Amino acid sequence: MTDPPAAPRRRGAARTDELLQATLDLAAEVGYAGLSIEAVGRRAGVGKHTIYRRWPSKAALLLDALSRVWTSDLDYRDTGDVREDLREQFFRSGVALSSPPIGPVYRAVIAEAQGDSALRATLHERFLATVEQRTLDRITRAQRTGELAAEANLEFAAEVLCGALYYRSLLSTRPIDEDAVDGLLDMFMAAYGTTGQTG
Amino acid sequence: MTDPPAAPRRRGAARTDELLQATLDLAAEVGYAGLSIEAVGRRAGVGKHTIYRRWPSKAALLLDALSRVWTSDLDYRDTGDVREDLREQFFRSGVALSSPPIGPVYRAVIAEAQGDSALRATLHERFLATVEQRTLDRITRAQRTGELAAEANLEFAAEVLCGALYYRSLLSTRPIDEDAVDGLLDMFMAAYGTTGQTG
DNA sequence: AGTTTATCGGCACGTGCCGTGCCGTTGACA
DNA sequence: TGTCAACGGCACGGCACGTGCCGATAAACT
Repeated sequence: MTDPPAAPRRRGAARTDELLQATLDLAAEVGYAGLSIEAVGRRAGVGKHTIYRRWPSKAALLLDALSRVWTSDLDYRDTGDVREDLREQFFRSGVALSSPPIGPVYRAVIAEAQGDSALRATLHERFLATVEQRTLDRITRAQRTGELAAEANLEFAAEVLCGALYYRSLLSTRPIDEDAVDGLLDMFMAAYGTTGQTG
Repeated sequence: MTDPPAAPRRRGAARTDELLQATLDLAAEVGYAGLSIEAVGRRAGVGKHTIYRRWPSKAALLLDALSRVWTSDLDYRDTGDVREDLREQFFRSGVALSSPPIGPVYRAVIAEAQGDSALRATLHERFLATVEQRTLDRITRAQRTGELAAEANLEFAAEVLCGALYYRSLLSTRPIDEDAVDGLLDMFMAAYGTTGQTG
């Protein structure tokens, strides 16, 4: 009557990986509600210590889990048409932000961050500022190629673009659809675009 | 040895008012963390039932508390200079959103809303959409007076303006300072303003 | 090979909050 | 004065957080 060996009990980095994956799986299944450390532990068949040994808090775990799936979607294309590249990227971000597992995990981080200004700073550094920077990079290239006005201050433009996206997907209840993206890009191009304007 | 009568035990609407005020006071003192129904009850010297009899959930209480202090700051001025009116209003909103008691209560609602889509819808209806609408009203007037381009679709502009504001004050860690407001208004006026442009 | 040692899963604890039930009291209103 | 709903206080079960302790186990060292 030997018990089935089941999965061998892993340790170290392998376990860390499994835990991040379990967090994402759990988020996809049950959403933000029920996304607790205890639930992650139960799902991964793991004691809470195994989690707390790796991350000092629930927020830290969530941030790492988010990194795991978020970074791959960050890059803008560069087809030479800045409006089209932004458009494509905004849709991708919008879908990502409103689908599991990214949506629930992002929401969980935001909820957690409301009561913890240090976490809010980390969220901003690791995610929001990064996205803004990539946006700024892309539109700065467009400025150099003459697609956007040379004198424009694009730093705030990048923030406004990202802000509109996150506002709609995380605070509002409206989807990031064609109308929203086109409306946003209309405003952006009307402000800074060179095509069809004097000059 | 008669006990001091202290405050007479009030009932009904008077108590409701006291409870909302206690919620705001507590938020101002301890911030979002510690803003629990039990804490509100303790502070107001009230049993939890007295709260739950009035509001079905913590979120409902927070929304009502927020209404109590938020609505007064909603109105835009109309001096005839749309940029200046927006500027003044954005500063006021920025200060309100980052000061007690509005800041902590708003954060609490947002945190709560991340796990409750019905609450998110209510938050949007009662607050975000209202602010967007007043913004839209103001810039629509500006469109009629010729300050803004007649063909502009201002609905998305209103959302983008508000989105930038809320993004910065609630998700980002940066303050709503002169640079931010001016950068935002530069973009807005460059897109839709008529002054200094052809036509 | 055997021995050590850190990591592991499991369990229990104390704290805090949620939302509900009960109970004796109190204030408003008839 | 009497009635009755609203009240404050208390306790409960449930859940999650973060920590402490246990014996088991896998990896590293000898």
